[in-house]
Amino acid sequence: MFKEEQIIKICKQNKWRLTEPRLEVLRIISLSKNPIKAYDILKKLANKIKNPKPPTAYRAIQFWQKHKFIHRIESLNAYQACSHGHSHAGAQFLICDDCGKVIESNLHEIPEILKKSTENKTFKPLRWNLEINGLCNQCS
Amino acid sequence: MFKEEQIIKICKQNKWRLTEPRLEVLRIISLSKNPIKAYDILKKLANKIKNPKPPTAYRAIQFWQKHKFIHRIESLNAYQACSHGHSHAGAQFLICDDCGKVIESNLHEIPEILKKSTENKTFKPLRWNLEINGLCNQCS
DNA sequence: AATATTATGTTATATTATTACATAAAAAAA
DNA sequence: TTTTTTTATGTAATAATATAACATAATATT
Repeated sequence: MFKEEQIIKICKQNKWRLTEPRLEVLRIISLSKNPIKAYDILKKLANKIKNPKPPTAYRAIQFWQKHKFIHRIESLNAYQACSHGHSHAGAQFLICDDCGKVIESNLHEIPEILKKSTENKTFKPLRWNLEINGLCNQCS
Repeated sequence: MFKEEQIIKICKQNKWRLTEPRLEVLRIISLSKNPIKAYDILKKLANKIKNPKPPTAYRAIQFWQKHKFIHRIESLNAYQACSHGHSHAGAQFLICDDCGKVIESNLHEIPEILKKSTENKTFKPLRWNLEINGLCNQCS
């Protein structure tokens, strides 16, 4: 979604420190076709940084998650670059059981449904994560 | 949701072997107020079974998951008894950030939305998991 | 009764993630 | 510009979550 230049700019604007491990981790995640796991990120990071340890990867992951540039696919323990701009309360993922591809979807009805539940006064939704397994059109 | 008698009956009807570790694990999960983690299940299981090991807990968890009597809350790595009958393709959870309570919700609009996406031919959803974080009415 | 299937016990280990503390870099204050 | 504070990293250790592999036991099938 985001080109590196944009990200550099956004970080500058917001005074977020764009350090080397952070940048490399974001690149690794962005370049990955499918969601990538923390220890696979770490392995790739070793090509860029001398002998990186788990906290180095996890800290960078956390940083980008916090600023909404990447998502964690909970059912896969894996991370993927955000493809819908970096500021939304919820995300929806279509996970292909066959090829493993994950499409970040834009089922914009979901927020409306959640808003309704707010009107019911039963629960105040703040953020959400919807993971849908099935078959993508390539695989079905 | 299910009383033990019912479960015993359902297992008998389906010829599912209701062994001791399975029954004890289901009891532990059912009696837990909030979602419970595998190693906490294991600890409690030690009161019932001599020195149980992780596979004993995980196998039983897997069994009940397979038959839809329990759900895994992915963002918590924890398990909770199903409260909506045991045969649905998807589930929705309202997770209170404050008290940790998880309500299995019945946002029945979700399946309809997913059906629409099928009509689009873009993705064939088979099952889904929606986890919504926020504040329950007790806590907000 | 023999055989095949399914479940458990047990050891070991894989995978995922965090704590804790020392050092370094950058930002803010003096 | 120096000092101080804050933020980030390096590193070792370990915690938390989950599975593999194989022997034995229990149950179901032939």
